[in-house]
Amino acid sequence: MTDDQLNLIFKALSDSTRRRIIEYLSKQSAQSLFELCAASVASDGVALSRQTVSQHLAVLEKAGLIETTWKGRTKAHSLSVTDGHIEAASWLMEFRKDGPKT
Amino acid sequence: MTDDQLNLIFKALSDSTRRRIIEYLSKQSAQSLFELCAASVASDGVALSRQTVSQHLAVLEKAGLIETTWKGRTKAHSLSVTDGHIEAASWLMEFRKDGPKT
DNA sequence: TTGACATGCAGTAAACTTACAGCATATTAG
DNA sequence: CTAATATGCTGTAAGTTTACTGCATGTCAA
Repeated sequence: MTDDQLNLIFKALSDSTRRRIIEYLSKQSAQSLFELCAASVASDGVALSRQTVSQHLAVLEKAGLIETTWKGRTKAHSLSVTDGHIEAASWLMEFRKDGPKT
Repeated sequence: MTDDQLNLIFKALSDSTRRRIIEYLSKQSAQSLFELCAASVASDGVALSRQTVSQHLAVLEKAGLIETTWKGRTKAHSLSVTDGHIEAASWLMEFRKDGPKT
């Protein structure tokens, strides 16, 4: 796990909007950009432009947290939380007050 | 755990310099600003100004990851990774590919 | 009390982030 | 083919971040 990967993963997780997008995708996989905009309004009452959601998706994709596949003219976004991500997110464990896994 | 706390914690962890500071403090507790500047040069050969390190420490403190105590004219910085932080860092676990804790 | 030391505060410049609008491109329905 | 739809690309504006310099404040030693 490189420093850059850790940077990307933690940065991706450091925004509430992006964490909400992860939650939407965990509830229903393979959602399009429009569906995610709709999910934001429906679940949290927050209206976001397509461009805004698109940028957040790009950040999540750069961190490898989502995968995309094209179905005709729609791009389906799905969660892809791997063991590598879990390992990265566990980085802090080692510095726990009374040592790791106490 | 509020959204703001998660933001602060993940943001604090999303910078390699700050993660290095955490590592320095894990190797030796209660270090001053100058000692941390020296540790950066000694351990990684990276020279950082005091002000730069001070700002990073402020971000870490805002996330509750370090505690400080004054000893005369020096401010001692120590790691303070609580169960709350571990819980926050574990936020992603729930979205693991095959469900949590598989 | 004075000088050296440790830190804090203000200000700056470049880069990045986050939100948006507008236009372009590509695909599907009719 | 044409219109509607879904996304991508470019640009913009405000705010934040990251690095720094310089000056001010507070504390300890001589």
